[in-house]
Amino acid sequence: MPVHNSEIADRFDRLADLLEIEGANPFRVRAYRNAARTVRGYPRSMADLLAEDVDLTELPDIGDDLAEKIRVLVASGELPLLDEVEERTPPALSELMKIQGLGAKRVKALHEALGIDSLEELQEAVDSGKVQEVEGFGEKSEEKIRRRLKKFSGSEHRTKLVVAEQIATPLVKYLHKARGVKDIVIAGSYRRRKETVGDLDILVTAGSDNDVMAHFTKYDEVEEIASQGETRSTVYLRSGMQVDLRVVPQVSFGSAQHYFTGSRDHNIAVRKLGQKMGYKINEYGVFDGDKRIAGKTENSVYKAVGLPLIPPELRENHGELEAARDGRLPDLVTLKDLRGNLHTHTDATDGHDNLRAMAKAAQEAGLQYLAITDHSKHLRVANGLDEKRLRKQLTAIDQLNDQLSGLRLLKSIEVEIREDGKLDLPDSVLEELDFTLCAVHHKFDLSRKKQTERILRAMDSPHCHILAHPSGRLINRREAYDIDLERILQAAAERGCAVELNAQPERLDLTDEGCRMARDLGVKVSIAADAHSTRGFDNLRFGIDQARRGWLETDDVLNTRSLRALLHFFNR
DNA sequence: GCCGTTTTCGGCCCGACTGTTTTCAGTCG
Repeated sequence: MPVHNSEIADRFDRLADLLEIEGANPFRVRAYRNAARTVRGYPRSMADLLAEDVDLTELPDIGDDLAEKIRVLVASGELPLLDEVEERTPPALSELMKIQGLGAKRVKALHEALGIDSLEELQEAVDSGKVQEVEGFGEKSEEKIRRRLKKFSGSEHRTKLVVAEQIATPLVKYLHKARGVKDIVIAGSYRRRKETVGDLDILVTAGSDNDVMAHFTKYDEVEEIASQGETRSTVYLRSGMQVDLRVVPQVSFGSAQHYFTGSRDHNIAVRKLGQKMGYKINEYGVFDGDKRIAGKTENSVYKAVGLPLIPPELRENHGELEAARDGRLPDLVTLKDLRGNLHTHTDATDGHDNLRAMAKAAQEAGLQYLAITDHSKHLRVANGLDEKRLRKQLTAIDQLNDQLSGLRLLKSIEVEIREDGKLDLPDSVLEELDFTLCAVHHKFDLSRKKQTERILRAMDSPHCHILAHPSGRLINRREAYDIDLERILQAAAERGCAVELNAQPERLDLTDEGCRMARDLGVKVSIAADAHSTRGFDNLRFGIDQARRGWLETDDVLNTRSLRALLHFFNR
């Protein structure tokens, strides 16, 4: 079993927690946390890097010591220092630190005063009112811990972007009604258009005579006010979403946007650039000594450090600063660049609307071509098409195409990739299509080797033009099946096969990193709505968000092509 | 424990808010 990056990162985080509780050098503790962040966010697995003899000390925040610890971890699954520390300090104390309001010092205090070593023991201590008797705690602390314990699930929950939008939109509308409000922007990972967000960071500019904070905390959906100050408040909504609201003067709007949009790593890198030039950069502006030299707009912040504006989607410190410096920032694809959609279902299988309705909706969405890709016969739950029913649909498409102007329907199918890698319909019928979309919908639990080979075999077919939702994951619901994506993308590049970025907000499959890998390998990406109803074309904007996070430009995206160029691509 | 146009030692972000204090430690982002 290969050790995943997330496991390495989790162990470093646990080690950091326990060392912090033990009162270790805070910078040493931070070093483990920084390393955990680097490893967790790294696009390639440490195991793969080691197999290729990559020097891990070239990664940020990884030095000789941690490189060696990673090497041992990957080779043996062991982190001896963690075992050693866990001998002295109860491992579950690191769990307690996940409860908001409890840090290392207070966990240690509870451990020493009451012998609390686990969540259960903490619960008992709260129930019997012992916590408030510990020095440094009081009634309010105990009550807060009680509330947090009730909601504590153990693991961090991240909300899908589409759901975050549904929560944020009415809140922003409500905030606009506060007195003195000028600008409102939702910053954080929401603005970077990450597929999931941990909380909402809302930034407001307002005049000095404003009632934004009071207005905010009176919002109907607020369940609990965690903190409330003049410039910053935090609440929990009924939905469970944490919302941080910050108010800054208009003169700081740009620097505050930059600061609160992040990512953290990106900000640190920008601040370092500023430092080298003798500036201090914080949420209030860019300062040369006491003098503010920039900060009203984000553009001015970047300009102060000699860079062009970097789009929020790229701000992960994954090379965007170097690209900006060298004038290599990608010209990111936008929604209006899309000319068609290459993944659509109708009521012939598991879609809700008929062919004609889907065509009309595509026209209304401004598309010039629309591929009909119902399921194939193997997918019985979706009433998949056999040859006979598919041929009937092809006839219907021909007839409708004769009546349509401004939109061309393309004949296709989302054909099942069987366990042995063969396609679920014979070549004789696939030949009649404009192109074929291939997908895995069953046997998700094959080994990495078998799953990868299964897909590679499917791609050997001359009829495999696009690989749909390459990993099969459903965000927060189903893990990706285990594949060697790099190998698959390399094979796609060799065969002139495209891959899909499925734009359903619960799939977003490829990931941002997958998009970037595809781009680097020269594989074209189809940003596809996978529309199951006339409303499904709205998915495309989430696909665009993800594609932009993956550095994709217009030319990297298959369905930005004219119909003619697209058909040429399929006739490779 | 990491890092370096301040390079092998000495820094390492810091401002906002809470709660328990009586001037501030702890936590968070």
